[in-house]
Amino acid sequence: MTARRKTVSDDKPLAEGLARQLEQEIIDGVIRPGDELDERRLAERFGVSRTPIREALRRLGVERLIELRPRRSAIVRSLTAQNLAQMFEVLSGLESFAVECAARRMNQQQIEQLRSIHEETAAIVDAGDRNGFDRLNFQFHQAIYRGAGNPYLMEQLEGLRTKLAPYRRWLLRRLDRMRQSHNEHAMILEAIEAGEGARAATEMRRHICDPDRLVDFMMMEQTER
Amino acid sequence: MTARRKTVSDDKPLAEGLARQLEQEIIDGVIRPGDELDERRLAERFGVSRTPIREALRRLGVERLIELRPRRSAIVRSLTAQNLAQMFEVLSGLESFAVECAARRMNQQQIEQLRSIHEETAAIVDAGDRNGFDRLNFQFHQAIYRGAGNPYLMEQLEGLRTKLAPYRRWLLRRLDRMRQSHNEHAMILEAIEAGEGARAATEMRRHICDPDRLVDFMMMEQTER
DNA sequence: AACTACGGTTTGGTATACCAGATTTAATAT
DNA sequence: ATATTAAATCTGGTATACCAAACCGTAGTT
Repeated sequence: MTARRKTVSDDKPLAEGLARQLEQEIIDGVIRPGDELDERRLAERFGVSRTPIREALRRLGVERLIELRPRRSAIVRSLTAQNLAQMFEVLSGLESFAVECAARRMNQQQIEQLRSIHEETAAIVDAGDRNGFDRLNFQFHQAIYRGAGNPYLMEQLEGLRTKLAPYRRWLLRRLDRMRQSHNEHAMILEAIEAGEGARAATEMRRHICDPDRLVDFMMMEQTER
Repeated sequence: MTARRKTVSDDKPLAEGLARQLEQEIIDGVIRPGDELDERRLAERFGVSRTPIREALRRLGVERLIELRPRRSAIVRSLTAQNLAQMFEVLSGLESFAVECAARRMNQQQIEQLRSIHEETAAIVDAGDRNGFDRLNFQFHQAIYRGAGNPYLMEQLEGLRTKLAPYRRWLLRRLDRMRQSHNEHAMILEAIEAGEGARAATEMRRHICDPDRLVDFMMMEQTER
């Protein structure tokens, strides 16, 4: 029934694409917090069956974007400024822990690689290349994850970062934080090179963002609308 | 086909139970790392259809117990001592972060509640009541999660703790750590009452377990078999 | 004998049908 | 008129059937 959109042979699980699309709509506010996500309606809307829709909803549930209730429709979670700030706070906790591990465990070669990423970034900042900055920024953090020598920690961090990426990009653009971010990276790198894990952790926590200030900022945004 | 085991009206999603059962078998080594998990075979074995089996496998995938490969059977991940130690290390990172937040944010009433849980534990330890200790131990940590004032952090911690619970119980039993654990709780509580977040965090990290010593211990276990 | 090509088998991905819990609505009794 | 309950309906949970991709084995060619 209902024409298959693409021969069904997309090479990638259908559910993943559906999840991303729904995620985008939730973030964009097309689907609002509290809205019910009826499996049949969604299936009809996307021209697929309920099975991949259920899959997609489970994924969004894991990502805490929606709430799955037994025998009830799933509903979109309210993503308030506070909620978001809490997620960033957890990210800052994990990142600072990672950098603390990294400062203790990175070898000389890894530290040099981190430094080279950092120095490469300098030119990008001067040029005001936002996309380039995003890319190198990610590399800088990822080099630290690797340096922490804990693959599970790395997975958790990458997952959380991916989840928060859209919001972070939005924040960074609004704040035009490129230069400051680069300076903060310098402090972190310096602490790592000195082998001072605790200082690196503190700097990282500050870097990911002061949660209190974040809440203030986002609330302003909310009322501004 | 195949007789329904219990009228199907268990009030709880079938998949959850299946996931727990498979999890236990993986932990117990009945299903070994590298083994393929065929959906049809599992469905037949448990007397259910493939649908809840798939659900269960997804859950185990999220928990990193198995690896889901597109168009291939899922296989059991190798859960080495190092892997486990890495997860415990992440737990220690999150716990110490939580207790640091809690030390800054708990109000007087919350601190008193934490202390009362701690003091109630003392009698249990003297009596050598392991189950009672497990329960109060969980309450102690949960009171700290709540005190951290970050529901998202609490969710993450409870999830990770649930995942690691079987291993932790096993470790605690083997090590007979009840009394030492209680003493460590005392140190943490003291730091919280003094409002010294950093010290509380350090103590917590030590409490969850020294990852290096954990690896040593578990490797001994492995060769002992 | 070794390599390639083809066909069958296995197995995950998707669609559809049915069941049971939950909600809503309407009818009946007080 | 209100409250209580029963029937209809909505919706998620489960079962089954079909499709296509990946794997495996065999046969045919060089």
